[in-house]
Amino acid sequence: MTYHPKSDFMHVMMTRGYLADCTDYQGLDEALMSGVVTAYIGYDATAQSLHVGHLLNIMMLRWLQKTGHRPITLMGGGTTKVGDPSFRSDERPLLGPEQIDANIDGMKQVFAKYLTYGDGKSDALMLNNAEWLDGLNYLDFLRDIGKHFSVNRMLAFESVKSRLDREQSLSFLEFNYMILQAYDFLELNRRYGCVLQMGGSDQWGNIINGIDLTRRVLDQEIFGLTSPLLTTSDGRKMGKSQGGAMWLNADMLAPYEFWQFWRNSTDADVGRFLKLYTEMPLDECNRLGALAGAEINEAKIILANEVTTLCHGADAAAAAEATAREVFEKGGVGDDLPTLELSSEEVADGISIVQLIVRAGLAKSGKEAKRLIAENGARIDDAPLTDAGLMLDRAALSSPVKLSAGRKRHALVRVAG
RNA sequence: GGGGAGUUGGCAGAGCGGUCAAAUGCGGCGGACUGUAAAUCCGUUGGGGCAACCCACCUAGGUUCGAAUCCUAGACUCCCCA
Repeated sequence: MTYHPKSDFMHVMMTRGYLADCTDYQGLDEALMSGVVTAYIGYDATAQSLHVGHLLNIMMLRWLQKTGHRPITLMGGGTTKVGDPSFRSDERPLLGPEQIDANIDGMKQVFAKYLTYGDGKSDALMLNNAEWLDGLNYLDFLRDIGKHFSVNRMLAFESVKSRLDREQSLSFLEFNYMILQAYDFLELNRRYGCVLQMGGSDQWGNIINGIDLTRRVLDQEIFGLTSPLLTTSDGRKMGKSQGGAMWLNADMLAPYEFWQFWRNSTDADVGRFLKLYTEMPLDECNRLGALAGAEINEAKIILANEVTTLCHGADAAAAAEATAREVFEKGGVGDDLPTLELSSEEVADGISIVQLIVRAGLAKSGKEAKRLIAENGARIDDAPLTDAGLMLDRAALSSPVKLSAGRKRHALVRVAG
């Protein structure tokens, strides 16, 4: 299937590695050639922030806009009340409406950095499917929409089938998710002329359902396009690292740590990540990704700078780089390191080093902090820490102190005032 | 409504009266080697506390010198039948 696309958007998707599958390459390509195409990606409001795993799709929307088309970011205010069962082994806990709204607010902040919203032809739209899902009347919905779905067929979708095969129960509530998502696509087509849904390849089944439904109800031919589910080249899921999710909101993950995440990419991923997560020219991505040995470290820094600039701005990227150079190349201290601020009352009676390590985020529990010390992994101002019972008083903290866990993780502790 | 199975550490999954904080694997963390890489090797890995020590195998009681393991009640999950 070596289709040669004529449209800019398809060309970018194919050459930069965003494309896993498409329902109709030629049809979509032609639609993109003949005018402004409106496309959407849906986001479930299951967390307070988007994370690196979402970034791929956000970049797709950004390219869509750059190539002259109109992106829609659809918040799943309604569908999140149901929960997407696709390829999940267990049911997610149901979220309450307040939580969902709060999550949507958190997620919206990020989109504005990548997309231009407004009323122009290719300005992005921010929508929430609660708008049409919340008010649905059950019987009407069953008669108008439900009649188009075959349970036999729904059961055959891989996303559902795998769950049933493993004898894991699937509640009726979750089973309805794909119908609601299909309905979203139909509504978006009706209201905004949206003709393309994009998503990760785990969304293939859901997307197909929307296309079928729209064909049956409106007799409209629309398209679906999926991106590969990314794993790092050592086989881990994208976006999980050091145990925690790589959030895109600055208040949940400091830009410095975001920068570090990219800086620590595996060699084999660098070229691919440059293509997917930055807008650098392809040749340059290939050249940088092909650097061998220690040289590729410079490419990793470029990658970190580019991605951080998009997400947090050029200043944040520069600050992160400066701190990283200071800390790793000179063994010093940078302003951008994660910092724990203590009030003077807190240190009045002294504070244990174990507490400091935990509160600075270098260990998850006191036990872990002690273990770190016992394993000679902890340092204070670069001096090895040997005494887990060490107490620090106000004098010891009169100037900021650098704590380190292992070679890579550092934090500052200072007393306010 | 009836019958059965289950609930163990971040996850998977052993254990079925003492030697169990609990095998093993994954994941995590630290170290060596390097390039803030990968692979490999070594170590470590429930929680609270400065400590002594305390809490811990769904919850609440109980039996025992002694319980993750036995009994009773409850909560939740799954399967089969109606």
